[in-house]
Amino acid sequence: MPITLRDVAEQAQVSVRTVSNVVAGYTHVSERTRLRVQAAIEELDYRPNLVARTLRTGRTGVLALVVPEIDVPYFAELAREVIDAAAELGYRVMVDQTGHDHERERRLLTGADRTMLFDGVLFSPLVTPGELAEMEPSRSMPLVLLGEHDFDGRYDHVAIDNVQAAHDATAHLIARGRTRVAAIGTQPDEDYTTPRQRTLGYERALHEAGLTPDRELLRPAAHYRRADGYDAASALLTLPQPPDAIFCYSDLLAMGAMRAVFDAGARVPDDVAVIGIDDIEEGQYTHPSLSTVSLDTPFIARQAVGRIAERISDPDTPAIEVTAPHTLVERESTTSTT
Amino acid sequence: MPITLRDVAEQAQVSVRTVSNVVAGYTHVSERTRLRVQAAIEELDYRPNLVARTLRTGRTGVLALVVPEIDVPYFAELAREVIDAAAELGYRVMVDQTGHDHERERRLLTGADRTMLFDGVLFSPLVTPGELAEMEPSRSMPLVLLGEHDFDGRYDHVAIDNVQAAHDATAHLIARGRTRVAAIGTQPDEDYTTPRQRTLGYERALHEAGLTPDRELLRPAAHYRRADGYDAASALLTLPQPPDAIFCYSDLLAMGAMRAVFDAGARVPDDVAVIGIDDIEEGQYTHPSLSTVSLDTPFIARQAVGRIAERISDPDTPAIEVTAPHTLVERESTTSTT
DNA sequence: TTGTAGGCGTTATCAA
DNA sequence: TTGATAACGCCTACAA
Repeated sequence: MPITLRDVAEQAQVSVRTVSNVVAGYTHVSERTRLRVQAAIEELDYRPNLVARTLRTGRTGVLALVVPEIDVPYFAELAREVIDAAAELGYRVMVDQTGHDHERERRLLTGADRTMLFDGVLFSPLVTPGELAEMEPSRSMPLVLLGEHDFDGRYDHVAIDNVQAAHDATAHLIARGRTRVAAIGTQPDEDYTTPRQRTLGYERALHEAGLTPDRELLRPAAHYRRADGYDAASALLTLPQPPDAIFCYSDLLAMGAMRAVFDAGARVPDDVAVIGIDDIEEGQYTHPSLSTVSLDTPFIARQAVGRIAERISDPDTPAIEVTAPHTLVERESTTSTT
Repeated sequence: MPITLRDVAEQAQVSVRTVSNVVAGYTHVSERTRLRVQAAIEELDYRPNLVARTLRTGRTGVLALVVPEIDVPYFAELAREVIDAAAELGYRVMVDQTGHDHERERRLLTGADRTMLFDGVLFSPLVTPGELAEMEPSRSMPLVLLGEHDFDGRYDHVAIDNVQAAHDATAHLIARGRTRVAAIGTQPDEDYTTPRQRTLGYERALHEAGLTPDRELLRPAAHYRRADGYDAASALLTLPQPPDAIFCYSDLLAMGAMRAVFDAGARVPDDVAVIGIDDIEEGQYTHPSLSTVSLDTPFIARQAVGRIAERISDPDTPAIEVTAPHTLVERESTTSTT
């Protein structure tokens, strides 16, 4: 039996309308009644029922953050920033995992779950956009894409320049004197724009340096987890002509790759240099520490949340594309020192 | 203008009551009308409004998972399992970060935010329970504690045996021939039960081995992050008599400690053995890989979610205490091999 | 088996 | 400035 507006109204000898006004802080209420209402609220320990408010106003104050796996450090760090940024704007965040389940991703996007539970969706697909391209951007559910950058302007997105980032990472390896540069993280499915863009940047850097891409050195990774990097790197190291450097499409892949190098009896960076993308905290503490392309995750989160808030208040605002900055961070995994 | 029950009823030429019955799947509905209703639902693409349903039934189908920081790998892995376990029971999960903000933790617990947004709370405090002890377990908000184990039976909790786990880790170091065993992770505030219990287990293992605890070797860690482990271990290594082993109260602390050992020009495990608690995935890939006490996180998550579901359906069910199993996992950081 | 009506707790409209 | 009252969309007695 929770306390309702009516209870407070009765206690304060006013109408519900007046209490509602006091709670909202909005309209003009005489100081005298206001104080009386406040007292009643305190005394009864009244808390507004958000669900009822939502039913009435159509707004829940909740955003959904959809990621493939929350325990992938990059997504966890992103979630942290998103939750904080959302809190500043008065939103709470619901985290959904799609777990590489395309059907689930699609359902979340088409709004099969859009049952008025949240006001907007921040979607960080590892993948999928192919499906998105065919979807009608439903005005009823504000959506901002994170990390994808290959659309036709019908959706908001916030992402880095993937081609440039991959280029920078590869060029860094080449500048350190490496000539057989491998890459881990391609996807068989051409729909996945992020890996495709990164491969593009990788190949562009090779060309600029006059190096010939070797098909053998381009490796897929089913997911972007440590085990995938481990497996791919292990395979690379058994080649007749193994690579002297590996560019991984995520830091987590790089963690697996580094371990694979050790297990093969080689050294990082002396025998094989390794670089990743994301700049997760883990990379500062590994031995050797991991060179990487750093994404400005707080910036991305703040932009995305700000964007969705704007779209919520004005659904017809035109879609925009925000490019987040990235910087190359050189650490031990690409710097021969010892 | 979303589709409502009434729209469907009109389209199918039946009453809302009948449509509701079909949606719920419950009551007896003639096959003929049922099909007609189904068709109408499909055609109009009707989705029940969860908010309205909630207002009526008092249930949201949402659980809150409260953790200090979602980007601490252990909490991220826990969140993953909780989200999955909750989904199996038809619940969605809202992740809240307290960020070491005691006031915020307290507000969440006292239910200042208990505005009917979720049906229950899974609370994994890094800390606090002191406050909890004084609180009235509010029957209005089902609560399950994760990782804490020191209460008087008024709350459900799911946790490992912290004393035993710490004892096992310490005993393992001693069994490997170490005699100056340090510990990182104590808290100045005695209210924090988990660190206190772990210190207890640590000291017990020392005593059993006939070793005298050295106050110098017992180090606090403000939070349980890599940087804290790094700082504490660095300080330990400058002692006149540095330790030959370090037991860290979390794997993340251990990651920082290992890095500190390297930066001090020493080796793990040859000069200093390191062991943690949690068994996060990261520890399998570091170099050297990290020995640890493995928690059965999927078990913990499933127990917790099951428990909260039970308490939601019967608020008066007596509080129980679930002890999750733990196992020692020996890896390279405590095994001299090379 | 199905229809009608009332209420969950808010906010918003319309008077007063 | 404040009061009464109608929605918001759903579920569920109570009837039929």
